[in-house]
Amino acid sequence: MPNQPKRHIKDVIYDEYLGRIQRGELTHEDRLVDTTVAAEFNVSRMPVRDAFMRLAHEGYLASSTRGFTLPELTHRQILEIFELRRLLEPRAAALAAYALTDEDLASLEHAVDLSESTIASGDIALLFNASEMIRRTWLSAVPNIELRDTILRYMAQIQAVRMATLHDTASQRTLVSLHRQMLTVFSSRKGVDVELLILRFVLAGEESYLRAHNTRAETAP
Amino acid sequence: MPNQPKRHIKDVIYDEYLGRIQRGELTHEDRLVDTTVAAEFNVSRMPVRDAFMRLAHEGYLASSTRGFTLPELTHRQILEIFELRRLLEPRAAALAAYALTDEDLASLEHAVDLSESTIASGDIALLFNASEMIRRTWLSAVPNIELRDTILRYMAQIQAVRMATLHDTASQRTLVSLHRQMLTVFSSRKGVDVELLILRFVLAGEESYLRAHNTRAETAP
DNA sequence: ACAGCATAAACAGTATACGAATTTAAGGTC
DNA sequence: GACCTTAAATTCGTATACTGTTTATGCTGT
Repeated sequence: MPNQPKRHIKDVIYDEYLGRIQRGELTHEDRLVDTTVAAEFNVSRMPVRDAFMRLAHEGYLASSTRGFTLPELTHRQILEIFELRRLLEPRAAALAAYALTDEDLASLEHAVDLSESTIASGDIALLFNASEMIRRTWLSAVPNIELRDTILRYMAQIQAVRMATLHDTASQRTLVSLHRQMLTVFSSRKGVDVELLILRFVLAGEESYLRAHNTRAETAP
Repeated sequence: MPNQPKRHIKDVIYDEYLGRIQRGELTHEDRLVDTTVAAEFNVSRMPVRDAFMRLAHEGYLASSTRGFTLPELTHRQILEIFELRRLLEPRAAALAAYALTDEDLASLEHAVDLSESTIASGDIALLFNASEMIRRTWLSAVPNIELRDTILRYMAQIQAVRMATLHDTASQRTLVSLHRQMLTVFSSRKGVDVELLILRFVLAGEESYLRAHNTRAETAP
């Protein structure tokens, strides 16, 4: 028997909405109200409330006086998260390099191929998905669980930022190029090389973000 | 008017028990049951439940089938957390060095004096408290909020480990000595020096822990 | 005495209900 | 028509009640 670990409703709802948030299926206009969601699932407010409060405490949602919404990231917070990423991700990726299975490398290669294909098609959504696949793949191989969970905690924020910066063609090309290089260094399993490349990866993301931020500041008064 | 932000019962209980956990007032034998605590506070189960579930999700408590207890940290988890600390705390402290006020430095000095006084008295509890004061002081000056909160998240675990390693006289002396050096480098406000010292501080803690761990493994079969 | 089963106690999850706070809407006054 | 007052609606926090599951207890038979 599979011995199902008795999934509670609140956990089902938590997973469901965490997925929706991480897949970017919610907009800043959405207001999540427990009674409404409870009606959709045909349950009472309580499990929904539990799930939403947990998501809010973990930073995936912001609690307001009128339902839960996506959190507004300030410029400052985004820069702070980039600093955290610079500190954690290079080392995490280096650790992952030694632990990646051939299967992982294969799915990494597939995702990188997808990423490169978007140069021709210009399919930003696909590039976004490929980027997430790559990230998920190496993150899942990080052997230090505490480190991995810490990185996962600000994953939602990262996606929001990346989505906003990928409209820039130069950023897209840089991202695709870095994806290809990541496959190379991960395959070589040289921790030092991986560490350096991931640092450059995070820095490139930061530059992209700053460029988009400044452009926006100039365009809109 | 001070415009009190309307403290909810669940937040009061959360703060109360977070404090008790962080001050080490709970043992592994304590089993926290919502109905019991609810009776003490003369409230219903719900706010207590909210508070405990939050503490559990944040890693301060472990939820079992029979009440909440302090989490058992495995050897592996402790090593993983030391790795996180090596990555985050040196940089965080360097940032704090530039932001420390004279007031902060004064209370740092006071705590370091306390720490040194325990060499003569052998008062381990006081050394523990002084250590926490020092840590709290510089952490509160870290300007990167996300970084600071990430570090705070595993603070409870750190305390449990330190408490267990401080019985070793050599470790106590090392700790006190490092405290004095920390005051010096923080006062100099040289980020690079602070970064290096805090790295050595974390490494010393790790060595202390490993020594205690191995000794215990030898003594008890 | 002890294995095995039945029963009760303890506890978490969920449901329902009520009250308080705050926003939105409506109505009235100048 | 702008502004203040008041009413209604919305939503959260808390209380109480119920249910199911897990652990402890006690009983029975051999």
